[in-house]
Parts: sequence; C-alpha cells; structure tokens
Amino acid sequence: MTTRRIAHLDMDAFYASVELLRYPELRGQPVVIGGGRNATPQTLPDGSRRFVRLRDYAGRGVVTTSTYEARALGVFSAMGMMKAAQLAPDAFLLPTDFDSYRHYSRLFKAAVATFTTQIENRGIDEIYIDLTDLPGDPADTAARIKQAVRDATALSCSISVAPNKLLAKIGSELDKPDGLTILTAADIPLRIWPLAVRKVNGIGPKATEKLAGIGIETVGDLARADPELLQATFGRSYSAWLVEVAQGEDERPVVVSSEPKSMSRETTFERDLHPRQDRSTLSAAFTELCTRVADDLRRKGYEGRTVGIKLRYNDFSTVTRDLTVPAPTADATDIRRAATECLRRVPLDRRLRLLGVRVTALVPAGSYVAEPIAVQGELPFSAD
DNA sequence: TCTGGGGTCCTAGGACCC
DNA sequence: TCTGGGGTCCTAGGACCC
Repeated sequence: MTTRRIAHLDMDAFYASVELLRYPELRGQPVVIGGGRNATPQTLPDGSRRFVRLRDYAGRGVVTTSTYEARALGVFSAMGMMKAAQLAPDAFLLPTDFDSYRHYSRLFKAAVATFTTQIENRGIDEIYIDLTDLPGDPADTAARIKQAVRDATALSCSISVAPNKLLAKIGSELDKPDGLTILTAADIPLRIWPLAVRKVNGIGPKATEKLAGIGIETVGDLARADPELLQATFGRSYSAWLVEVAQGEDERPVVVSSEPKSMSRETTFERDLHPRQDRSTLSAAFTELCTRVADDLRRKGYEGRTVGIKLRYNDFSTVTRDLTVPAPTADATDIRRAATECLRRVPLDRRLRLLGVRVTALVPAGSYVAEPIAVQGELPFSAD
C-alpha cells in the first residue's frame, strides 16, 4: 500500500480577510465580522468611511470570525457579541456578506482546480486535495498552490500535506497564517501527541470534557490510555475511532462530489416571541421560512419527502418535529402544510427564540416516480 | 442584554415486514 | 412451555463542523 499525500487547505481568517480587501484602511486593526445590517459602515460626504465599533452594537448574535488582531484580544468565532464587546470595545464591526465570501471561495477553488480534480469541498473556506497521483514533490506542489490562490484572490491560505485527512487538517493549523506544513508518520509522537485533544477534528466540547474527566488532555494521553476505559466511557464505535486518532490513522478517502442531504432555513428573533401574543408575526416568519426553503430547493434542483421544524424556546431548549409526506416536494405551500402539522405536535406555551424549517430526504427534482397505489384485490383484508 | 445559521453524521426505539 | 432475528423506515435528539 502506498502512502497517500493528502493536503488540507484552509483560507486564513477568510471572511475577515475578504473584508480587508474592501476596507484596506482597517488592515492591522482588530476587526470582528458578525452583526446584522446595522453594522454596515457609512460613507461620509468627504468619501471617508465611518465604521461601527463593537461597543456601539446592540443586539443578538455571535462573532462569525475576527482578524488576528481581534483574536489577540480574546475575541473568537462563536463568541457572543456582548462578551466580545466587553473584551474589545474599540474593535471594528462589519456585517457578514456571504455573497462576497462565496465569490472569493469560487476564485480560490478554481485556482486549485488548475492543479487537480481531486478536491473535496469542506465548506466555503477549506478543501482537501489528494496529491498522491500528482507528479513532483508534494511540498513544492503545495507551495505552488498557495501562490496560485494568492494570485487569484490576493488572499493567503495555510496548507498541510500529510498521509491522511486527519493529520492534514491538524497540520494546516500548526503554522497559521500563510503556513506550509509537511507531516509524516514520524512526526506523530513529536508534533501531534503534545496537542490538546480538542485540536482533533471530531473531538468537540463534550468529548473533550469527558476525556478530561478520565485524565486525558492531549493526544499523547489518548495514545497511552486504556482502551477498555475508553470503551466504557465512549462506547464501542467512538472509542475505536479515538484509538485510531491517537495513532494518527485515518483511511477516509478524499470525496470529490456529494449530493446534499437537507436544506433548511432558520431565524432567531430580535426578541423572544409568544405563540399567542405574537401570533401574526410568528405566522409571517413561518411562511417566509417555508418560502425560502422552497426557493433554495428549486434553485438547486431538489425536492424532499421529509419536512421538519425546529423551535428554540426562551430557555434555549430546542425541539424538532418532522413528517414524511407521500411524495417529494419543493413547493412552499406543501412545505408549509406539512410544517404546520409538525407544529401541532409541539408545546406552544412559552416564548420562542428561534424558528426553523427543514426539508430532508432529498432527491433530484423530477426523479421521483410515484409508488403504484394498491388496488383492492391486493389488500390483505376485505374492503367491505 | 450570554449563546447565529447552514449543514452532516450517529444513535436509538418503535413500527412494520418477511 | 416462552418469546426468532434481520432489515428498513420513521422520528427525535445530540454532537460536531464551518
């Protein structure tokens, strides 16, 4: 078996870096991307721009991303905006502009595609690349890819080349920003084992806490852990995966194409809404969500058979309900009808923070062929 | 003034079928 | 008497990722 050469490419502070292309005067400043439209800078009559400071922002929401200068002040992705404002009141705030980020995402992916078709999308700002069958030194190829991305976008990225996706993903974080990291199996004890388990893609907050509970803080601790104890703590499947992770093992292939499994829209309200007192507001929002999901489905050419809702109450507890309908649909009215059925099965006695609508069990539009309807003679019982 | 929005994958129980 | 077993679908929840 030959050793694979898998690269992970991660754009550096992607959203923030795209914003700095548009607002170069903010370069070198702590900048936070988040906020809604009320974070949009104003252009003054003299042509200069007036930016919103974090301390002036009022509202719900979390930090989407931040520049390295803001991170130095302790402001990271997913942090509540209010907490971020306490840490960095003078930081500049900008609204998220997904259209722009998608544009630059297409540009950098097209640049990489001039090297190979063996690319796996992992969201808007990162990809895996299988370099195994490309001629030449993988480190040299990675350096050329970085340059091609810079030429196409004026943005920097970090790349790691490793024997598998697990290690490549970890590696691209080791030398950020503008990093190029080569990892081999020999690097595992020296460079991987000292890392906190949280650095592993797939070990999140909950697993990190449970691991800490049995004295495991680093990947090295995990490598030395008793497999029986891991199994007792995490179950068979996840513990087996943890054992592989600790050895830097990962056989997952680079998956070049995949079909979407679900499409959804959800919204967090400016203030919590009461199902009765705010009935008309909620109803309008509900219809809007159904319409947007239907539009997404149509635009991308899919239909779905399972319609679901998601409610988040004012205490942040979340419930979901779903309903499978006889034939797939991308129609807003059908979706709303099914979603309304779901709503009937959920307690509506408290204020709602969030409402969401989802369609799953997707098939390409038009591919569905109806099941023949059973005729009476085939029923297992007499109809009369 | 805690805690977004769009996803994937996994688990687990019950229904239902053979 | 004592309680098959495998497979799939549906539903609900949760962990995790970007």
